[in-house]
Amino acid sequence: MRWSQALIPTHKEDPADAETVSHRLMLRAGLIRKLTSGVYNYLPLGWRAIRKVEQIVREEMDRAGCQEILMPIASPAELWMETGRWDVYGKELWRVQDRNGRQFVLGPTHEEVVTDIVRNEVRSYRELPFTLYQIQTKFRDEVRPRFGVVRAREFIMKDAYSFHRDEASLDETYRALCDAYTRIFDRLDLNFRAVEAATGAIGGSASHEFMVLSDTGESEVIVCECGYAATSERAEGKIAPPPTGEEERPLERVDTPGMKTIEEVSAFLGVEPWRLVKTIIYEADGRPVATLIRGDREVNEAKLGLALAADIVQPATSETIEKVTGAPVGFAGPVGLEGIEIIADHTVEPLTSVVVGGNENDVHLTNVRPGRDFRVTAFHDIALIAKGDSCAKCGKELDSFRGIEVSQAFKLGTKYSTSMKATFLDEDGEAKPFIMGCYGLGVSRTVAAIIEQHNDKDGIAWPLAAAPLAVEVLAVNVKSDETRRVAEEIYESLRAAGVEVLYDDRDDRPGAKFKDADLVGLPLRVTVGDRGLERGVVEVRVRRTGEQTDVPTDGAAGEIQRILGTLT
RNA sequence: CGGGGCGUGGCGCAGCCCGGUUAGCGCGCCUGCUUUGGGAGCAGGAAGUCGGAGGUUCAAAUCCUCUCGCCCCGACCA
Repeated sequence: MRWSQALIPTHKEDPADAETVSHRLMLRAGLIRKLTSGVYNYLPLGWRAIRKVEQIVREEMDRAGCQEILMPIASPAELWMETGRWDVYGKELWRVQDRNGRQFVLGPTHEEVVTDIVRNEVRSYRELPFTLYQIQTKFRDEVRPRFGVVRAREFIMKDAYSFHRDEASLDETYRALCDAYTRIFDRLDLNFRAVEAATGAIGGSASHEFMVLSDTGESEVIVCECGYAATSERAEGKIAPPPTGEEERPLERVDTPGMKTIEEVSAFLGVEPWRLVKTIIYEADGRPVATLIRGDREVNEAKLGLALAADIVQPATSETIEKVTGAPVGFAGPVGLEGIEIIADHTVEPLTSVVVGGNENDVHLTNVRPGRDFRVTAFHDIALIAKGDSCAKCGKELDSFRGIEVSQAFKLGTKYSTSMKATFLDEDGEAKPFIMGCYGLGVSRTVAAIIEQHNDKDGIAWPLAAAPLAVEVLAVNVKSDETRRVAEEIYESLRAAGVEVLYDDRDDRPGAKFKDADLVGLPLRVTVGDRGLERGVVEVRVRRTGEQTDVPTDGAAGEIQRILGTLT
């Protein structure tokens, strides 16, 4: 690839609307361009990186015995109605109509479609187990696209689906695919961690996510030195109880003008946040529910959903809150709250004197005694576990880190096969629903994650496995005949040897070309210029270490390949 | 969806409050000369319906209304 003829539009300055390192660098190095919010063009270098990752994914999936297929992007709404996800998936489901007004879905994932294939084609337990996968563009109409391709509305995903006659078989494939993921991310030189995860809208019993460690990651992972690791939504732990046993005092009504948040109220009244009890109104599958939790803690909506056996749990709208509590948002409280379930977290149980909202504008209640002043419908564990709590497994203090979720594996069980009546005949002659697993891996997101972990102040520093090309040959001054002759020769020799080379043959200032080379960040840079040629050498520089060696011009291509072989 | 902010040559921005000549600046781009090992210098040049629509006014980038787009913070997920 000759730079002078390639579309590699680099930028000297940072784009204004990019926040994270990977997003900035992908734009600056000319990998991607935004078409519209959350939708990107992949330019030559970006697309090459995507294909590198895809290839590794493909190799490892194939090695694990999976079969690649390709399903349509658009699928008919009826399929999604069968499983109920037409409603449950919500606004994220990207819906389109054909000319006749028939509704379609642009696939965010393909459980429905793959299950439809299998129910039509597979009859017998003798054909099980097997795993199908595809690498394809997916659509999710995200509420808030951000961080470039990390959270895009259109993105590239590898999705795999396994079909089994029993749990044991599912377990085996599940483990094999988690191993495949480990190999993939190892090969991509990522610092990652497999963690236990909650099962979201996709459903199912067990789940793991693979997290690439990054401070800009959107996910929080709770970890313990005993080896326990889980997403914060999933994490189990023990929350230290506060001191209790205050003297019993009569309930008191206090004016708290405009004090809506825990911080405001606790600062205003001069009490610790844990002495407050937050009342948060949720809507669980449409019905309002009040939740109580200690003021210094957050509600875990996944746990709340489990406790209520609800598919969709979301914070209530302000209209609902006002209707339920009779007060504007910010002043909800459990005292005198009628006609609604009140679910309290266990953290509330030992408290003896707390501050709560007064269900009246600008009013809170103090010296409130749970049991005396209000009742709850039930206590549940609905608190989000955080760094500093103790591990449910070993009791040690939990730590946390942030990560980018690059893949997730689910044991789906029969959730989809049952609702879609996808069955096979088992040995005993009985029709049984397929037991399924599904395994997603965000390809475009993984490229961003790689950049997030492999960069420095000058730009991207690609690991060889994901690099768009392996080597950049940089001609310092193309007006010098000797420089051009040697650079061309090395370029052609490397290409002939099957090495992917970017040849910077642009008639530009050396400084600009060096800056671009660092920005684009190919693993090896071969500098061809008068300074080296006078001594009969070209300079080979490793992007990630800065290590530089002089290589004799004669036979340079061979030596460059040798050095390439030492890189990861 | 709630909160905050921004739309002005390809990119980054100023101008807007307090309407008033040819709408500026840096980078980039084109031409020429000089220059050539870490984003060059000089000279010349091209490029903007000031996001869109409506309104106020003698006059609108600037004021008003509506609208579209984009970004950031929170709830969702590969």
